[in-house]
Amino acid sequence: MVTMADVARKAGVTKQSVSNVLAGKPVRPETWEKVITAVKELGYTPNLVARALARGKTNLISLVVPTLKNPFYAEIAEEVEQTIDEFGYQFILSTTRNDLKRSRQQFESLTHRAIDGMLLAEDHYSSYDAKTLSQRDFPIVLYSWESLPYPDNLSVVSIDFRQAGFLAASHLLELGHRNCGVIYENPTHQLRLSGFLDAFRMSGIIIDEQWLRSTADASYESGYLQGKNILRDFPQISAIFATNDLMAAGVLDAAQAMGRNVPEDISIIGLDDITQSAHTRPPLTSISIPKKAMAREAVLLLLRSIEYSANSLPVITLLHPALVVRHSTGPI
Amino acid sequence: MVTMADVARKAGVTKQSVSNVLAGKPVRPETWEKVITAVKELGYTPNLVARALARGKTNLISLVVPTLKNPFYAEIAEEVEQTIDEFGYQFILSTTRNDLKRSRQQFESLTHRAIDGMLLAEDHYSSYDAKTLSQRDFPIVLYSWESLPYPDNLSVVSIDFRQAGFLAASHLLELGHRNCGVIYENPTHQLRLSGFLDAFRMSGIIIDEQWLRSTADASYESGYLQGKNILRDFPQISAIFATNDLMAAGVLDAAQAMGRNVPEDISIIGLDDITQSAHTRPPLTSISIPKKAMAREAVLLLLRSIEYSANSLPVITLLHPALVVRHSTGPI
DNA sequence: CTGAAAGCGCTTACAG
DNA sequence: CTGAAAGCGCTTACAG
Repeated sequence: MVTMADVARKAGVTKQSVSNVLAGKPVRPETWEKVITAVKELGYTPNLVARALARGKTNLISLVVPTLKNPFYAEIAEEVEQTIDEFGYQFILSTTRNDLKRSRQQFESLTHRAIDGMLLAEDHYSSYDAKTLSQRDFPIVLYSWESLPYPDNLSVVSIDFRQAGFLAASHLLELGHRNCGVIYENPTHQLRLSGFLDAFRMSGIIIDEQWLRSTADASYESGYLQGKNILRDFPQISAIFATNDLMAAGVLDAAQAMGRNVPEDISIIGLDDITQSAHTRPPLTSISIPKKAMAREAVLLLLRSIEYSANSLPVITLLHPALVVRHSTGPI
Repeated sequence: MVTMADVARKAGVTKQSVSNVLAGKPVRPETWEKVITAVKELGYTPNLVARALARGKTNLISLVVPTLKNPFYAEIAEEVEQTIDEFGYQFILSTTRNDLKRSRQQFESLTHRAIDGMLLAEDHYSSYDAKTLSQRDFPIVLYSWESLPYPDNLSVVSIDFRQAGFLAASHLLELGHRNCGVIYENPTHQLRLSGFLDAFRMSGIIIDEQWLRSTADASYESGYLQGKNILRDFPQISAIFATNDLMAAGVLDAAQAMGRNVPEDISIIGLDDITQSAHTRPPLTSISIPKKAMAREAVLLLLRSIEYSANSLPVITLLHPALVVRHSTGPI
C-alpha cells in the first residue's frame, strides 16, 4: 500500500503538507500542484482506519433495527443511507431480532469506539436498555420509539403513536363499527393500543378484553393466526385493528380464507403504511407514518450531536400520523 | 477513555501482557488474574480502531445491494448478518440504486482499507465493474450474479438463472400455454430470459419479439405498466413470465384490474420467491432461489479469502432454482 | 512467559 | 504557509 509518506517523498514535501492538501487547508499553490501530481501518479488513497484513529472519529454510525423481515425497517434503512451519504457517513446495520443479549451487545459496541453514534429502534427490550442508555454519554438517537417515559437526556424521533391508534379508531367509529377486535404486539405497541381504546371510550364504548389479542412478533403469521382466532370466537366483531400492516395483511387473508368478505363482512385497518399495503387485495386501509421524514430527522439529530456534542440538548421530535383510506374498511 | 496503558498500570504489568490476556494467549495465571481484575474495575473496553490499524484488519465487510426496496435484498442482508455474526464480523450496507457513479464509489472504497472485503450483487453496471474488479487484488465475492462471462479470478456465488428461466417456461408449456409474454429487467436478467426462450424453442415455439418487454428497474410499478401494455395489445397471450416476483405482483394486479381472472384467463409466473409471494391474491407461482444458502455460501467464501488469501482459488458456485407452484398458473 | 521498542498511517498542535 | 515531533491505542516481532 502506498502511504502518505510515499506521496510526501515523491512530491518532495513533508507529510504534513500532503495531509493539508487532502484536508483542503490553505497551501501554497506549487505545493498543492506537487502533491496532487504525486497522489495521482502513485494512486494514493488515504487509509481511513489510520485517519479515524488520529481523529478519534470513524464517520460510521450504527443503525439498529429489530428485523429486516418487516419492510418497514428496510424502508427506514434505505432512507437513512441516503441521508448520511450526503454527510460522508456510512452505517453498520445490525438486527436485534428482539433478543435481549443481542440488543445489549450492540449497545456495548458503542464503547469500542468503532462507531460515532447509534440510531436505535424500539424493540422488546428497549425499556430496559433505555435506562442504561441514558446514563452513558454516547451520541444516541432513539427512533420509532413507543415506550414511555422517553429516557432522559436522549433525543428521540418518533411518531405520535397514541394519535395513530386514535385515528384508526375514529375511522372505524365513523363507519359505524362498535364491536372491534385489536391485534397488537406486546409490549411494544402499547401506545397504539391505548390511543385506540381512548377513542372508543370517548364514544362511550368499552371494548371487551377478550377482543384484544397480543402477539410477540408482529408478523404476518401472527396476524393470520390471531385474526382467525378472533373471527372464529366472536362472530359479532365487525372490524379489526392490527397495530402494524404486516399483521393486518395476515388478518386480511385469514378473514377471506374463512369466507368473510372484506370490507362487506369485516373491516380491517393496519398501521405503518408499508409499500406493500397498496397492493394487498383489497388494498389495505392504514395509518401512515412519515418514515422518510422520521429517518431523516433522526439522522440529522444524531449527526448534530456527533459533530457539536457540546451544544446539543436532547429533544423529542414527534411526527404526525395520517389516515390512508383504501378498500379494506367500509360501513357496517 | 480508559486505555490499555491504564489497565497495565493498574494491574502492575506491561501493556503487552494486557494485550496477551485479551487475545487469549498463554499467560501466567497470576498475571491473568491481575489483568482481568483491572479490566473490570476500570471498565476497560478495547479501541477497535486502534486494533484495526495495528492488525491491518477491521473485521468489517461491505454488502452492496442495488436497493432494499426489493425484499429480495432485505432477505439476503438478514442472512448475511446472521452468518458473519458467527465469525465476529459486521457489515456496512450500501445501495447502488443502479447508479454508475455510486457503484464505482463503493468499489473504490475498498482501497481505503476500512473494510476487509466486499459482497457485491449484480446491478446495471456490474459488467463494467467486473472488468475493473477482477484486475485488483481485494477480497470480493460476487453474488446473485447473472452477466456472463463471470469475471476471471473472482469468486461468484449465484443461481443457475438460465435453468430458472427454463423451469418457468417448462411449467407453462406443460400447462398447455403457447402464447406467452415476458417482462424482464434489462440488461440484468438476460439469462432468465434466454433460459425461458430456450425451452420454448426446444418445443418448436418461437415467441414473438413484441411479446418481450424490458424494464429498467424490475419494480412492482414496471410490472404493472408493462403487464397492462401486453395484455391490452395482445389478447391472444395466455401467460406471462415476469423475471422477478415484484414485477409479477404488478402483472397480477394489472391483469385483475383489467378484469382478467388469474389463473383462469391468464397465468402469471414470477422468479425469486420472496416471502410476500405466498400472500398475493392468488398466491404467486414462482421459481424459488435458495437465498439463504446463497448468502451463506458467499459469506463463507469471502471470509475464507480474507483470512487465508494465499490458498484460496476463485470458484464459481451455482445453486439450483426450483419451481414453486401456487395458484397464479393453471391450464389453458 | 515477560519486558522495552518499533510500527500501523494518519492528524494535531507548535515552533519557525 | 511550512517543517519536525508527538500522539491516537493498539499489535507484532524480538531479545531476555
